[in-house]
Amino acid sequence: MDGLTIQEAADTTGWSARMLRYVERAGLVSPERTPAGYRIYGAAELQRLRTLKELLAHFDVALSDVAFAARLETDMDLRAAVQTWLRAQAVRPEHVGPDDWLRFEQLKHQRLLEVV
Amino acid sequence: MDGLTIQEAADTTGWSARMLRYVERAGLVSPERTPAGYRIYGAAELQRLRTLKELLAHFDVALSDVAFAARLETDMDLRAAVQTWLRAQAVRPEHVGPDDWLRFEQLKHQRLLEVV
DNA sequence: CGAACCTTATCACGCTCGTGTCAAGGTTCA
DNA sequence: TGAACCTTGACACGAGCGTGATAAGGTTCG
Repeated sequence: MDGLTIQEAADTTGWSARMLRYVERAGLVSPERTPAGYRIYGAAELQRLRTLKELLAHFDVALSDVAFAARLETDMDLRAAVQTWLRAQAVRPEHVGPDDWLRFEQLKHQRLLEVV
Repeated sequence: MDGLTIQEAADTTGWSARMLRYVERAGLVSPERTPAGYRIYGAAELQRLRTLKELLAHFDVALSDVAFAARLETDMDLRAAVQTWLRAQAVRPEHVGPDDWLRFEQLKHQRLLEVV
């Protein structure tokens, strides 16, 4: 078989075996399994684990943040809603008319198409 | 003065006064202050609070998630890094060459330009 | 002035995150 | 066969989240 066991993967990536299971449960890196249920980490998974580690350390980000970003990536409705909310905030209040927010729904669906 | 005090804002938005201070500390809705330091919520803030409440409830999202999305919106470097990581995952492993991830840096800066 | 508000700071509480460790049991392989 | 791995599940624990309550003190306004 071509792949590392969880402990070997832990050793070469700097995560602990415990954390590899945790990362998997968070839905971020899910290795294949042998028929017996053993995790086998291939080159792709190992690389993802290393870059994930960099990402978290370099930007001081939480696993749940990355998981949420993944959700944003797939749930277009959520993505549009969040972005619309944020954009409305970014605008300076002075320039915002009292009914500008009424465009929420239009903006949302417009952005849903343009952003993908 | 044209604006509601924190308790009035709480009453009309469904948040508690306590939570309005908390939301502010999370950097999501920051009302102006009177010279004496009293928070004054204008129409814009009230609407943001209502839509934020909808957002959290409807999508079962945490305040910290929205805060992270805001960070993604402004920190382009973080945004590019996260998106690159996610994209690499989205690709089916079978089609991924062992050195595809080496394009990380190029992808990152390319996306940095294209995504804004 | 005094009631009714506002401010920040603090204690509390249950829940989740990130992490380790340990237990009970299955798998691999020399 | 037996040592060395793997699995899931659990207890633990400090830190932070979401939320309320309460205290000590300043502000507003009839």
